[in-house]
Amino acid sequence: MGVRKVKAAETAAALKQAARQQFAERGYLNTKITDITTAAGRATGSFYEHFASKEELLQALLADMEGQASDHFDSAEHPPHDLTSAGQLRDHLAVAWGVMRDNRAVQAALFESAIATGPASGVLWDQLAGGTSVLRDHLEYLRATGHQLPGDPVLVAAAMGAMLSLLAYALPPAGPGQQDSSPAPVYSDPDVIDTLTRLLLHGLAGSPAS
Amino acid sequence: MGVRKVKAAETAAALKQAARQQFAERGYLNTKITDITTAAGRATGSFYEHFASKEELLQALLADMEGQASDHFDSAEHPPHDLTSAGQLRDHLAVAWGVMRDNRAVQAALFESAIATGPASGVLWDQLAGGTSVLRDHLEYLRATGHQLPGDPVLVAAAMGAMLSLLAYALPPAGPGQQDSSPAPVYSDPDVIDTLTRLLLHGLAGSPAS
DNA sequence: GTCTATATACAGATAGAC
DNA sequence: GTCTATCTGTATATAGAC
Repeated sequence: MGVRKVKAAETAAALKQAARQQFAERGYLNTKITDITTAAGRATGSFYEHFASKEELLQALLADMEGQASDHFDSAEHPPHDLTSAGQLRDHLAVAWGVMRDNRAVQAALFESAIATGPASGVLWDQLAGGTSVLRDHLEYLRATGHQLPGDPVLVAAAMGAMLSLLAYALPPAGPGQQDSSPAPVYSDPDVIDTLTRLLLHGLAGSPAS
Repeated sequence: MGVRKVKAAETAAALKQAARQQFAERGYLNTKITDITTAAGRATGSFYEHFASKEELLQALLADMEGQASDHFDSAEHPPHDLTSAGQLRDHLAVAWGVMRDNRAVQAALFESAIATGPASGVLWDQLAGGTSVLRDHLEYLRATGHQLPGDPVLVAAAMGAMLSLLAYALPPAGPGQQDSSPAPVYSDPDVIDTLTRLLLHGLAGSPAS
């Protein structure tokens, strides 16, 4: 790889990094191309040498994220889970939550991008259904083994995904250190995961054993 | 009230109605002022005689909605509920779901408006917490009477609200009649309410009695 | 490839006649 | 109050020098 290409790759990486930071700070929709280039210390025109648009940049960030995520997933679980086991449900939620929080900016950007198309476009539903396809499979497995589900697996999976993704978007990150004076409470990630596990496993009525 | 004011009120109402329709069709963020005025059969400039901006129009729609909603709520339940009763939880969800679906356009617009401010603004969290304050009170009542909750009432309430509002936004309306060839499945409102009731009452593990 | 400067596009908002 | 026509601000995208 020549020197030119190396420098180009460096700029592309700088733009992507700056984009992640800006998306997290100002939100995807509010971020202008110039916000990204300025944060990356580059000129406005340079942006288009690497990405055709803000949306294409987002796709690149998504590809990066999925590249990393496959490292975690390929080695990990594939066999059918029993989501009615507290430990396994918690593990599942913890992985999903961790991915969302580790890639807050990209997740938030994808979410905002989907919302901006409006409710009638169906994009958000596709995103919700697509992001919970694994979960849906596990639920269908449960049903096939005779377990009574609360409802249609697709709907239940989507409901769980909706809860997760909107919470992950709305909750401020649990940064250890500077808790600002914002009205939003800060919950630690394990707290959130434990609460959601209990809620989704046994509901508001609580565990029959408790 | 004079004739001038009547005509003005008619135009304002026409603009609001057109806005509701456009918001539902194209989404709030994608709707331009001219989309609204055109749909209402008025000129662009007339808009500003009645509303200072699209956002102020949205506030007016919100006020209208809350005016109607108070009719339902003031006469209805105020005493503390026992959300661990299947019937009462279902009633509560049915009311919330009904309000969301009856005011789809306004709800969607508020949601989009909040999202557009970005995740760091805290607006979405405020909306989530504010919209579930009644729910939170019921949960705190449960806890005070010795019941074990899945976690902090504020967090549990927000999680439930997140599930409801994002699902209500993403799910296509269950219009009886023209089911288009869209990939999104259509669930009837009672189906959704029943499923969410079961999920939130006893979780994935299911009722101890079943 | 990167820069500065500029062009294009469009939504929001206003001016002034009726 | 409502209309047509226009102005302004701003974000995207391109042109052309280096």
